[in-house]
Amino acid sequence: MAGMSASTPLPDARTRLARAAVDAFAARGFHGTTTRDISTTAGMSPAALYVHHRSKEELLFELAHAGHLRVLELVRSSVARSGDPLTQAGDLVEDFVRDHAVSHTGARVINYELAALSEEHRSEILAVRHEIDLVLREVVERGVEAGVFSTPDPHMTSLAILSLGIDVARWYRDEGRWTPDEVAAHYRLLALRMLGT
Amino acid sequence: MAGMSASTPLPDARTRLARAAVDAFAARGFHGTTTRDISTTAGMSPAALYVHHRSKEELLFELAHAGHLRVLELVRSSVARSGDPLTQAGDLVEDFVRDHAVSHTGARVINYELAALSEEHRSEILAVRHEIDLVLREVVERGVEAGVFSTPDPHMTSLAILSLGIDVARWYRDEGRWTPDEVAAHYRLLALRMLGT
DNA sequence: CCATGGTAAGCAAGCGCTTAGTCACACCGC
DNA sequence: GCGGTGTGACTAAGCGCTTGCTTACCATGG
Repeated sequence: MAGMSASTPLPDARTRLARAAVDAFAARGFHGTTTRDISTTAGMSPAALYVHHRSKEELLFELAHAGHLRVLELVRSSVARSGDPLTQAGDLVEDFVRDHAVSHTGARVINYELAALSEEHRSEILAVRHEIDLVLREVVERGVEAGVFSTPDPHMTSLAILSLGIDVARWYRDEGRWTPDEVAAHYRLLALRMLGT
Repeated sequence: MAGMSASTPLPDARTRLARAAVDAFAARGFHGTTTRDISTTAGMSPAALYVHHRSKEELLFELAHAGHLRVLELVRSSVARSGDPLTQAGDLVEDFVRDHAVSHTGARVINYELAALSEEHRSEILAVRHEIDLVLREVVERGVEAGVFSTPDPHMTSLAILSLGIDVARWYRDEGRWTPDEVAAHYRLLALRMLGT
């Protein structure tokens, strides 16, 4: 039970910086956020950011990289729960969409702020993103071969399905009309219809 | 024929500023773009921007407002070409998606840079956007009533269809795998499937 | 002769990041 | 147990530069 206490303890400095950075980047964008914004929201002096990160850009990269790896693990675990493509695709969409609704703040950062990264950092992120794409695409292609899905272009259809999920991060609001579970369930239906089931 | 010449004439200053601003805002975001970026790309001194626009923020607003009104007219003309909901929805999606692929640079600005606007300007844009939403939603609802569409939540489904089209602006690239017409045609099919046809 | 559209120069504020130093604390030989 | 010492987290101060925008001025066509 080390590190635990009754009420929520103050998170350590790195975590506070990361949380402040995600919120600020999501609300005002990378270039609209100052290092002073981040550090003072985290309860520290401006220089403290540089104790933990080499630069503002590298802080964004670390957030985006960790976020993408988390999503990759999420979708891999979604398809690992079943053997048939219909359940796999449905579960993947449901998990992916729910996550983008619940974590819409973080998802905005990792999807809409990539242009601020250096060439090398951006391509490292895009490599992870390509892996995510492949997970769904292989499920769709196996479903088409098995005759449970029917689509004239499996590649574009799987891209569109993930695209649909990503855009949830743009429009979803916590105080909005639907819960994450409601959006996820409806999007599962929409995706399976797109796949011709 | 006033103002025309054989080869492309140098556009007037306002147009050059607008074009430079769209390209810069799309590539680096509002806060990542400097007024010097815009004005020197347009072939003018930094101060020239303020001859034509009151501020950088107002320049963004004018671009976003004009862009949204253009899309509103586009979707209204799409549904005006037919009487039956199936053709109306299909035409709307096809036109909307083609436009977001062709004009992906402008579409990125008007969809992803709204957070940089003032409260008043942003809400003025959101009002136009609401009108765009309503055009599709009414087509979908009429289709459901007529029995040609079947969806448990017409509201969320029409939102998802527009969302799908907007996200095209994020991932579409000119040198990519598909032409705007190919994406538009495939997305028409996907949208109609989402509507249960 | 003046409205229109442009420029050169620059101001005040804010930017990312660095430097030099403080402080709490783990670890050490004794 | 104890002073000495090294180490990592953090801050106060500020540097050099860039930012959005203004001011004062100039050219030119109607």
